[in-house]
Amino acid sequence: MANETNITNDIDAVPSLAQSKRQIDRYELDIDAQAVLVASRLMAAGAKLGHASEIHFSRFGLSTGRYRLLADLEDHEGEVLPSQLAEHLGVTRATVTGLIDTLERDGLVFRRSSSVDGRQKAVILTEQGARKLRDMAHEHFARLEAMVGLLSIEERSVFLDLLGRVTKGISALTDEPAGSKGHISNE
Amino acid sequence: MANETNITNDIDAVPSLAQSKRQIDRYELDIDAQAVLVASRLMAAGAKLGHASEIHFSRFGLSTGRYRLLADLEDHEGEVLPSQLAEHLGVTRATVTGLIDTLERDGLVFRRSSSVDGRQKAVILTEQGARKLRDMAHEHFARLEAMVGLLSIEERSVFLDLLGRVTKGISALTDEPAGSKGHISNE
DNA sequence: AATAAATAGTTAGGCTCCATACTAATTATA
DNA sequence: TATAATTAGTATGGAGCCTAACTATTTATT
Repeated sequence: MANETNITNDIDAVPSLAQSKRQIDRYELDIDAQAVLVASRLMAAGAKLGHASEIHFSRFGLSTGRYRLLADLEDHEGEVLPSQLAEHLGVTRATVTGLIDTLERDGLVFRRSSSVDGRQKAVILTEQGARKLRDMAHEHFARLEAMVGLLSIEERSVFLDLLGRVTKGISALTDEPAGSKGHISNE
Repeated sequence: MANETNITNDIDAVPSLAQSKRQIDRYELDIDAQAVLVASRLMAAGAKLGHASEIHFSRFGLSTGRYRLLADLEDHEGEVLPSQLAEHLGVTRATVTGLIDTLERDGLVFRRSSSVDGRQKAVILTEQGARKLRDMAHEHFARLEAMVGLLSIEERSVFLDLLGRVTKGISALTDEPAGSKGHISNE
């Protein structure tokens, strides 16, 4: 083990409040350091979770995207159009094509041309694909539950509410060049 | 605009509570559907934020990783070793090498061999790199602040606390084949 | 001193996802 | 009907990050 890098740092280490403060003070900005900290921490958490998720699903020979596609199929009687999958998963159709390619190669889904619309190709969950979901269900959901195990039921509700609002705010990063002040244009 | 895909779905649409419930009920698992929902929503939020972040930084000719590297340099007198950068940013040394390559090509940083240790190559922030940070500071931090603008000061504190605990729980996804319960082994 | 082990940084190749541009099929318009 | 515009799915090339393996240098061991 000569080649080991400790990536999984403690959350406290990632972006500290002191660091956020220094950045803001340096330019004498009228910005709430805690707001910046929340944004930074969420980014760090998102990256960490994304990575952990890939490790988790790779145990079952899947990736995050491929699992989500299978789960969406299962939730829709095992048959969905690629464009619908793209919408459900929140990814592009091009990405869906790639996911299906791999899943089809592994025998978990297959494509079937539509008889009503020659452009469409329905994606079908195979028996093997359904079995894969069945086999991994227990461990998968147990791990998800354990992930939020440090939160009480009430705290989970609060977290869900706050996360939802922050998620709405993400558009502040991508909106057009921002008028002037950081005032939110919700009423 | 014949080729437009609406990726930025509303958060409510991504994984619904009903969908989580159906998944759990299908296999009659003893799992809290809300816990699964929290985990799923956080994953979705993380992915969305990561994407938005890249769009945000691309306005300044940077990526998320390259910005974070520059900011870390600025926070350490403009000179840090690559291995330290990797640790601060929570990425591998290989990734840092790639980030530096691009930043050096753009004239925002440069490498300088160490005199005390021939293996080390310090990364130095150039004047141009410092100017880049200065020029983007106002808009960057204003957008970050706006992102959490839907939360009150108190709510931000709560969110930070809850997010921190969930982040700790992420290891539940990557830990060894799960002993039994999701008890965390911190003291 | 000579050899082995560890460390710093890099390279090579992989994965996930995206934006863009393309082909084939359908629908609207004239 | 003939043409144009739209739609479904796909190919291509890129960005970001990873793991694993490699080179050069330093430190530890003998």
